[in-house]
Amino acid sequence: MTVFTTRADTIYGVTFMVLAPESDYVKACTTPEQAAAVEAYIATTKKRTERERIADRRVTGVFSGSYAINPVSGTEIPVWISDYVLAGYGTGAIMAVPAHDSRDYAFAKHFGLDIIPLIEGCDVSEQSLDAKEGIMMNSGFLNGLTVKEAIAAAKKHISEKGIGRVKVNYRLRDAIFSRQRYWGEPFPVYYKEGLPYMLDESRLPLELPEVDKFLPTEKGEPPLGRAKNWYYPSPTLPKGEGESSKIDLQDISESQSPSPSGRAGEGPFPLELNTMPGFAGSSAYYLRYMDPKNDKALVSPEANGYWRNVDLYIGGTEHATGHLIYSRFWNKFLFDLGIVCEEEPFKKLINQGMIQGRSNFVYRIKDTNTFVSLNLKNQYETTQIHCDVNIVSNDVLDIEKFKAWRPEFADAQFILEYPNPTLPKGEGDTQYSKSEQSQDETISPPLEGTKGRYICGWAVEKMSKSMYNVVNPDDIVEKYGADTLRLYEMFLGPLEQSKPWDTNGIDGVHRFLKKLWSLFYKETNLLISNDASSAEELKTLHKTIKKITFDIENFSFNTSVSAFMICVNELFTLKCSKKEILEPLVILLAPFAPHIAEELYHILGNHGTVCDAAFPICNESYLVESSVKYPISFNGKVRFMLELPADMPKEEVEKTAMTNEQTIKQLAGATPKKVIVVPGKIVNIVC
RNA sequence: GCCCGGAUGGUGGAAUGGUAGACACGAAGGACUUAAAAUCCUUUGGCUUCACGGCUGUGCGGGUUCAAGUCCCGCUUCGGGUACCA
Repeated sequence: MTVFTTRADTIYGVTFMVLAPESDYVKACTTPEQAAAVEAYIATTKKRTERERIADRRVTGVFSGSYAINPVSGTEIPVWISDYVLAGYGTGAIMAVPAHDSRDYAFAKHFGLDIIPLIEGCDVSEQSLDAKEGIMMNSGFLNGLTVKEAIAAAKKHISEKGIGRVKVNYRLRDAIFSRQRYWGEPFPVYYKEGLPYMLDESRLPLELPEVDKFLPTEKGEPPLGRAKNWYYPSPTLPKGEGESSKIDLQDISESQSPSPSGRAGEGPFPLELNTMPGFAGSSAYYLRYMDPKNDKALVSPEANGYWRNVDLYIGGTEHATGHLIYSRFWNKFLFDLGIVCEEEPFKKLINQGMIQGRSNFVYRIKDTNTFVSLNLKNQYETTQIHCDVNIVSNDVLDIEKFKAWRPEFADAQFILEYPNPTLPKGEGDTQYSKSEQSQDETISPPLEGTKGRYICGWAVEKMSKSMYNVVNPDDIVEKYGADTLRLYEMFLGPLEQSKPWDTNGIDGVHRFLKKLWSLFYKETNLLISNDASSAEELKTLHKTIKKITFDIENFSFNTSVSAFMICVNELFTLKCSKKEILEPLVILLAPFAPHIAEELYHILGNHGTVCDAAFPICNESYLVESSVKYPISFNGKVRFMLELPADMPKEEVEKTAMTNEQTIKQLAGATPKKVIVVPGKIVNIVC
């Protein structure tokens, strides 16, 4: 019997074998005494679908009556039959190592089979140790090796002795590469006697046919089932011939999809009715963009050699698993054919974080149409129901809107918070925080004035229509404008982090834009002047240019927004309304807040769009400091600051610091063991 | 289980091994106002001190270093992805 394992190192821990009920070996292994039990077991497993078998984790199985010999250890082990082993994977038979596989462990515990621990110091009295780490024991020639070493040693041993062979097993991801809809590239596939064949290259491109409606057919076929001429005349005919013979698809095949039959002989043959997903076209568009007017090839070698591949791909995680897989596959395929010059389509990938939703729940008492407020729900048996967040404010439900929301709630009854809610003592005067909340069910903040109101529960979940937690950015745009929304999304935190949508704090970025505006206008009076800038103003501007340039290169947009705020705060304090300063600032801001930047750019007297303006370049000479504030630290703890000339040599800094009276006071007569001076940074005195 | 991320104030977060908490929100106090909104000013990690100041502090335990949120080793825990795939 052949088994497949990724843990050859655990061979000495094998205490039994398990066959899938469908395995061909079942018959051979079943002894006459066990025949009735085995037959009964297989009969019950047959009734269950694979989905049920996967979903139901009850341990079931039956002993076959036979024993096998472990080829490495030479021990005799019983052969069992159980549906936790899948016939479709590996050989449909496994070597069971209960000490180090949780499924085998559950099985062994249930049927009282031996469990031999193989890792030094591990405890398998409660559960198996599945992790691939530790030092081997009870394992013959593998004893004393780490798991990693043991896997390699076991593989070597098995190959050399001819007991087994080493093989890399690939698993194919389910392609789900078709859609039952109209819009999408049609597959160049026809069916002959139920089997799919590719169209001859001369017949390409295959274009979408005309249909009367973009709807499924009455028989439930995809929309292409409505096309009149959707067939392939004959694989042997060149393009153009046979096309005129209008044959209704329905005549060709009674049932095309999902299992198109097609006829034998010379055709005509039905074409595939599904179309390709969005991934298909988008898997090569970046190549097409390089040479969009080329009607001879996907892309010319010259254009491809110039543009090569995409510098940056920003997309969500769903793209990483969907689109990118196809895109990379197509590109590698085209690379192998010599059509493209780069093996990879994208140089860099960034998965932006997801803006999650904050859902609200109402609690319906079972078998009634009565809803109970959050803090009272534990007194009843309730069902948690998602409720539209747009009819909830601060977790307080608008009951009238709720009744109007869906017809079945029109007559709903409500049990509200008691006039004097009996909250646990102390709960009303502490701030609630997310960390204190349990995951799926949360206690509402004990708001003042919840008495007599309906309070909803909440949770952070993926934003989705089905959870009624979708917030519309239009409301934010309406209230604050698109620039504020854009800046705020950046300001929330690092690009790659997910976080719940929470508008607390949006006022901050909005105030920033208003403050920027106030540098240009006092009420309706334009303040802009052409005066020369001070060194301080130039320093503020140029350190901002430096920071923004750096941040853009590093996709650190949240710190960019902070830098803009610092800049505007400083200019505000300096009362700076000089064109020489504000114009570069506005250009710098344009990628972050394009609308206001465009307007301010014009107010400064420019024509054309700010997008065409040259991006400002930092002039380091404005940033040079004449003095440095040295933190003077003792054993790493900063005690005071000392301002010294920036160009003061290291020895001089040390001398000045050591003779300073505060240093003498700190040392209190002790002699320092060591003094570290990092020029321009810090002084540390070890004592 | 495996893979990938995190863990820093009341909150979102900042910090090329060199002053932890930038910038914002919130909160408290004040100015302007008949009032409110808007705006402006001040304070704001914790403990302690009349004050100067001191102590403490970046999930936990070790280590490297003159110096660690940051580097190394070992954990805890949360989130995301994936899986009865042996």
